[in-house]
Amino acid sequence: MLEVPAPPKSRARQKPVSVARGFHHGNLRQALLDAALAAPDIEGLSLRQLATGLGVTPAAAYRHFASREDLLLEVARIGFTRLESRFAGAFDISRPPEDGSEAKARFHRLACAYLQFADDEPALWRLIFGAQGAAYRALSSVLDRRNSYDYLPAALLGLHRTGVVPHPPSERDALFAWSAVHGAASLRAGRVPGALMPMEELAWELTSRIVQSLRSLP
Amino acid sequence: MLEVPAPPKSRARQKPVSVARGFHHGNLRQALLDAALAAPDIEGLSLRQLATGLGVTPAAAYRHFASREDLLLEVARIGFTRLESRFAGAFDISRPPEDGSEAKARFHRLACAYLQFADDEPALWRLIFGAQGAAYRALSSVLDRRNSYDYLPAALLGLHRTGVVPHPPSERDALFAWSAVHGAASLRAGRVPGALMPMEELAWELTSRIVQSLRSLP
DNA sequence: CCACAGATGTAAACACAGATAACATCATTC
DNA sequence: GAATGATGTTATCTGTGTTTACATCTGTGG
Repeated sequence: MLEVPAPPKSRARQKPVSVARGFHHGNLRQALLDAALAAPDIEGLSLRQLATGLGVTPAAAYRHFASREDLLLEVARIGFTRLESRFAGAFDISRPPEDGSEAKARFHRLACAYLQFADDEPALWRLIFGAQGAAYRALSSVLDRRNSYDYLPAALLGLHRTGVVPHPPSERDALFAWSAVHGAASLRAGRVPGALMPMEELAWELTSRIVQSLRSLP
Repeated sequence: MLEVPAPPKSRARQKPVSVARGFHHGNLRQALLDAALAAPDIEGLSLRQLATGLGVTPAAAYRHFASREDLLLEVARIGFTRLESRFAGAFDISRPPEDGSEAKARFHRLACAYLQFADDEPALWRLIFGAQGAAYRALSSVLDRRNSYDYLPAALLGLHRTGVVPHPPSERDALFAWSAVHGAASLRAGRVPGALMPMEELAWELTSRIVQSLRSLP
C-alpha cells in the first residue's frame, strides 16, 4: 500500500526521499521504511530508536505497522523487489538469446546480479535469506514469485536453445544451479576466505562449472 | 519460579545429562547449555526464561557466561563439533579410498552428513550459518577449523587419486563443491519447495553433478 | 465558513528482556 | 572449624515491544 507520489491538494513540496504531504510528520510510513532500509543491521534495529530517530513517538509507528515484525516483513518485500529488478537488468526475459555466447553471458550476468546484491545490500540479504530465510519464506506465500523464479529457468532454457547444453533444462538442473550460486553468495556474505575473490571472477567460476555439469548429464 | 525438585544436602546423584556435583544447583553451566541446545529457536531464547526454567535466578547465569551472546557462542561451538563428528562418521580421513567407487561414496556420504545435520538440528544450523553466519565467523577465528575444513579437500583428492577426476583438486574446486552443498542445505532449511526431495537423493544429485563438472575443467 | 469524523501523533503505562551490584550461602581447604 | 572463593539471590537499572487513552491535525459536507 504505497500512498506516495501525488499530493492530493495544494502544497508544493519537493520530496527529500520521504516527506510528502503536510501531515504531522509527512508520511511517516515511508520514512520508517527508508530508515530501516538504510540501517546496517535491519533485523537488529529497534522500533523505538527508529521512531525517535525520526523525531516521533514510538507508538506513532503502530499507526502504520501492526508490529515490528510487520515492518520488517515490508522491508523484506521491498528488498525482494530490488533483487528482482537486478534480475530484470541482467537480461530481457521476453527475448531469447541470439547464440550460445549470448546465452552464456546472460547466465553469467544473472549470477552476477545475485552475488552483487549480496555484496551491495548485505543487511537486506541477511533479512531475506538469513535466519533460515524466515522472511523469505513468509514472503513466498504472499509474493507472486513468478518474476524472480523465472529468470533462472529462462537462462538455462536459453543455454539449451542455443545448443550449449544438449538436454532441455529440468527442475533439478535449476535447483543445482540455484544451490551453487546461492551457496556461494552465502559463503561470501559470511566472509568465508575462499569466497572473497572478485565478484565477476566468482560468477565466472560458478557459471562455467554449472554449464559444464549440464553438458554431460542425462 | 520453580523450586528445585531435589533436596539441597547430601545425595548420591547419577548424572541425568547435566547435574553433577552437589552445589547449589549442580553444574548449572552445562544445564544451561543443554537447555539451549534443546530449544527449537536458539537465537530467539531469553536468558531469563532459560534460567527460571531451570529453577534458578536470571543473574545466576552470569556466573557462567559473560552475556547472552557468550552463551550462544558456546552453544554454536558445541554445534560445530557435532557437525565435525558427523563428518568424521562419513569416512576415515586417514585412510585413502580403495577405488573410484569408494571415493564417490565418500563424497556422497560427506554431502549427506552436511544435509542431514541441517535436517536434524535446524536450530543449530540456523545459529551457526544463519544471519550471515555471524556465529560461524566468530568461531572461525577461535576454532581450529583444520578438522572440518579438511574433509572436503580430502574427499576431492580421493576422487582424483582413484582416477575419477583427471586433475588434482584446486581450492576453487573445493569452493564450488562447498557452495553447491551449502546452498542446497540453505534452501532446504528455508523450505524452498524444490529442495525438499529425500535427502540422499538430493545428495546424489549434487555430488554426481559436481563430479561431472570436475571431470572436464582445466 | 465551520463543525465533525477520521487519520495521525502523544503520553503514560505494562510486561519483559539483558545486565549489574550488593548481599547471602554453600563446598572446600588450610 | 573458621576462612575463602565459587555459586546463587535480591533488588535495581536501562531499553524494548506493545497497548490504551487522549490530543491534534486534515480534509470534507452542511
